[in-house]
Amino acid sequence: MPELPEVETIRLGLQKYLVGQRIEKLEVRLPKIFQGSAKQIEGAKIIGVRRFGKGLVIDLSNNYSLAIHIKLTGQLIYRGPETAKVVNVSKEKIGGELPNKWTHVIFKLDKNSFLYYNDLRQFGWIKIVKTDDVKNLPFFKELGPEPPVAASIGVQPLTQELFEGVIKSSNVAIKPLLMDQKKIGGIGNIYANDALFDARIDPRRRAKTLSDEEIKILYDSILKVLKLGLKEGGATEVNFVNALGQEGGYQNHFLVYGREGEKCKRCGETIKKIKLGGRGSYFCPVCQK
DNA sequence: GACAATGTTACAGT
DNA sequence: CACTGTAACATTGT
Repeated sequence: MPELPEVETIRLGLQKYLVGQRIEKLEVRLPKIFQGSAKQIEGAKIIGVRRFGKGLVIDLSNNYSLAIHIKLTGQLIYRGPETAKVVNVSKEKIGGELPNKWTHVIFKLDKNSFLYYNDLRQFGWIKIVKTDDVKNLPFFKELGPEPPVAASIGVQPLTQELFEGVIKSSNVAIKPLLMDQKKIGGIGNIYANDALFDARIDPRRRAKTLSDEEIKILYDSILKVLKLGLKEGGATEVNFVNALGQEGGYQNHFLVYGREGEKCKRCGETIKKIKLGGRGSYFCPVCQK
């Protein structure tokens, strides 16, 4: 779920509500997911929110930044006077009132506002680093170019030509390759499955066996599914919510992801599920060649 | 109780 | 060294 469209959805919300606010107080309830100390950020003002693939960076006025990765189940939820009347908040997904037992970090902001970091499985992390050093963190340093579907800042765009180079130089199965963040930034299991279905390509094909034509089609399919994901505000399957705690809508548009045993939307064949690179992979054995 | 789950990442093996 | 595949991380739900 938290792939490029989901993280961008969160970023847009944070950008809207956080910029201009001052961090008054930091409360870390689960130290193992947090790196840094309160004195580095307390008193600083939030000046922007950037996204690099599935990574988020909250920039502060004192040349420090909060680098964040929400991994599988992290949530960043804003609460302030202007959000009092927000509707459609998913109480179920955020665990009821905030903070709760899944709230591991609390940022107290201006005028009685709060930013809560929730994380069911505790795989995510938040690191305070000098803004200039964000790009040296392992995840950010090794991140590949990302599909140009959002106004992202600081990441190299994945052009058709770069994509072709990535595909042709790899002997890995195409699906795990699409999800390799070092090669391409931002694509995870949901959009990898759906893009391959849209392009009619078998997820098990070795990348370098794709024809020029197939590579072009796949490139367009990737942009297409990511754009729909963005338009729908992300996919909420297990845990994803936006910066206000609301669910996304892309789960209602899944092409093959999570549809094992259901009928192919194109030919009616039964959708199969296999493991590829340790991850569930869904495809139509008839349509996808 | 066994198993699977969206994402990285450490590590063992080739 | 580069590349590849697998298990691990913690928790919840089936």
